[in-house]
Amino acid sequence: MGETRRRRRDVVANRARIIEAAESVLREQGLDADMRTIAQAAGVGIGTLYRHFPTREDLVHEITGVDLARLAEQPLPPDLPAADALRHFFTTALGNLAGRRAMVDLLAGAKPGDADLKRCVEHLTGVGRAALARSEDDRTLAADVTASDIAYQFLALARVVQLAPEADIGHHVDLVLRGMERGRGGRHSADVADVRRRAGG
Amino acid sequence: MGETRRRRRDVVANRARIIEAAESVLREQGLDADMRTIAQAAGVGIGTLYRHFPTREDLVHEITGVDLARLAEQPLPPDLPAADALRHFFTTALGNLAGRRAMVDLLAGAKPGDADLKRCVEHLTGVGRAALARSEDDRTLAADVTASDIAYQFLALARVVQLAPEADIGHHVDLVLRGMERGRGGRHSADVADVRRRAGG
DNA sequence: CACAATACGGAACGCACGTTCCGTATTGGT
DNA sequence: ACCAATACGGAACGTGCGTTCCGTATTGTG
Repeated sequence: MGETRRRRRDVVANRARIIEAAESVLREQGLDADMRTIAQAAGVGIGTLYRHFPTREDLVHEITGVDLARLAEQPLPPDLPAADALRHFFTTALGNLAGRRAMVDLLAGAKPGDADLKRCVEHLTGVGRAALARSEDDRTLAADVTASDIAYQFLALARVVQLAPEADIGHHVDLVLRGMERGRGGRHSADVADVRRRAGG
Repeated sequence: MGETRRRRRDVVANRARIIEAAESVLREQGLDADMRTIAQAAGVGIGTLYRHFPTREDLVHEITGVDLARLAEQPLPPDLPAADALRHFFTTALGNLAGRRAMVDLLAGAKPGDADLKRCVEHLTGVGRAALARSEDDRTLAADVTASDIAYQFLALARVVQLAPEADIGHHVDLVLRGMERGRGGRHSADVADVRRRAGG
């Protein structure tokens, strides 16, 4: 196993430009953007794109993988009751989705078998377990909530992000969290004026 | 105006068979089933299919339209508090979705611009309005819930139907409804044994 | 600078689908 | 039974998109 040449400069440059272009195009056009569009945005031939990422899936992984990791690596904020920490996580994570069409497509639109989706569910279930563990102490979450409940409710909210006006998202998070909180204290973070503002739909 | 021949028998027969086949294929394969597959299932040439339904959309409308109508025409059960009526509606409507891949695809997967999806949102918002009207009297729904909240939460649950194990659906409906109910009475319809049964996620 | 190794661009290919077209078969009316 | 009206089947067409291929350009090395 012998000598090896240094990697050509244009190769690394092109790879970077492709990734950058893919990030932006996928963010704006969603998960099923045309490969040719991405190549063009990168100022690169379609052949070059495919040498770097032999298949569409490879490229999509490269991009969404980063966002996905960010989703899970930054877990529950400490020093907060389980319910509030979970609310914070939901709000932040869903807020980061604004404008990221590819991620929204992935979370809200991926078909049941999809490998990326499974990764998401795993990550989210992990977050759910963490929240439940914390609730062992402070008991702020209802007794019948499971870790996978939390994962699926998050994905359900991702669908809401995809469909509902952005201004309503926080309210929907509230609704869902209210459902998972322990029966008591009716902490309604939206007041009546807020409701008025959000029109009568 | 002039004379008109009687419609040929094979025409009406074929139309019926196409609809029947489309129902079954769409139910099993989802919204993006191949037209050729449907034609074959109907024992009919692809040309015949297209004479009856000039475009894929026409055929899909014919099929999902019925299910959609059923979704909205059978509204809130009377003689029940708003919250319970809504729970009943959610449970029934989502239960009817089991195995109907086309409808699940439509509700859980349709892209934001989709015309069918808009029809759904309208129908569901109507149901939401009805529930809120009833809540004017019994006050079983939280004050900050709007009609469109109800619509989107329903669609969010449709996504859950698509992803989560069927056994968990009822539980998710409970969670969501708990969030929309007026603060008080912690009516948790799932008991601890139930939670155990649904595994730890 | 010369030369081999390596990349590049983008035309071309393959495939899956929706849709159209037309020669042939079936049907209703007489 | 005969004929015109009407449908039928399915080959063929158009399009869009992922992917492959190869002649040409660029780059690292000596």
